[in-house]
Formats: sequence, C-alpha cells, structure tokens
Amino acid sequence: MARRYWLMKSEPSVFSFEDLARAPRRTTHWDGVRNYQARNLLRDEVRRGDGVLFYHSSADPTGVVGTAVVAREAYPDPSQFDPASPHHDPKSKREAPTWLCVDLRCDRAFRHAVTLAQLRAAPALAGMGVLRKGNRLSVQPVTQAEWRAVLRLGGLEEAD
DNA sequence: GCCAACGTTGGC
DNA sequence: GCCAACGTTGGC
Repeated sequence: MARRYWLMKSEPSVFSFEDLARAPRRTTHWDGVRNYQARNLLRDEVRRGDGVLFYHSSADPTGVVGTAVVAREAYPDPSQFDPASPHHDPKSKREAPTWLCVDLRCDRAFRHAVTLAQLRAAPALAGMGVLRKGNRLSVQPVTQAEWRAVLRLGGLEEAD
C-alpha cells in the first residue's frame, strides 16, 4: 500500500521540530495524545513509513516547519502511567492502555516555514483540516496533493 | 489575555 | 439520553 500523509501538531515550547532534529537518531516518541479520535487514527491508520507534516501550534508564527517519518507504529504511550507527567491518566490500566503514541523520525526541515497564513492563501490547500475553524485534532490526514503543495511552499522542490 | 470551538463529565 | 458546566485547544 502506498504510504499516507499526516499533519501532526506540537507546541514548540513543549516539543519543537528542532528538538526532534536533535534527538538521538533524530527519532523520538510523539506522545501526549489524549483525544479518542486522534488515538483511533494512530491505532488504525498511521503506518510506519508514512509522511508527516510537522506543525507548530501556539507559536509565532504557527505553521508547518518540516517533515518527519513514522518510525514506529502505535504502542502504549508511557506517559499515561507516569504520575509525574502532565499527561498522566490514573484511569488507564497497564493491561489495557487507553492512549497510544508513535515514534517520529525527523526527515527534512523546510527552507522556510510555511505559516498558517500561507496555507490559507494557497488554493490547493483549501480543504486542509488544519485550516478549518475550531479544528483541534492533533493528527490529521493530508492528501498527497496537499502534501506536495505544502512541501513546495516550504522550498522542498524535489520532494516525493 | 481573550474567546470561540470542541470534548468530556456528571446530574438528572 | 439530554444538556449544562467545565476544561482544553489554539488562533489572534
């Protein structure tokens, strides 16, 4: 099956694309998802090798800053069992974990970040979930056409 | 800091 | 099952 494409959000003050680039083997777990719809996407749809647009939310400016690759498919998010974590979920049981995470490997930084305003201005991206008002999903599907258009805006002309 | 949008919780 | 209250997200 052809690989699929996703947009994943992170607040850079918590975890940024630069943090991902500096991680050992440029890979780390993308955790803290506490929304059932997003969890179900991670569980049912996100596959190793899928492409990820890494989006900085609550940033200045907000926007897509680079690409990552899904390095490991969904597995129990360790932070749900960690009382010291802000994502701790005391109701989740180890034998039946509620929350999942995936591993992301940093792929390519954009030559220039693609801001939310630029995404909105691109006709090819009119249907993107991240542009919808009130949208809060931290994992969202992206079409191949959208993927290509965003990479082009980011200055990655030769991208897949 | 404000506030709209949305998800979750809990009383009934 | 309804729905008000509350908490969170996230752009501005």
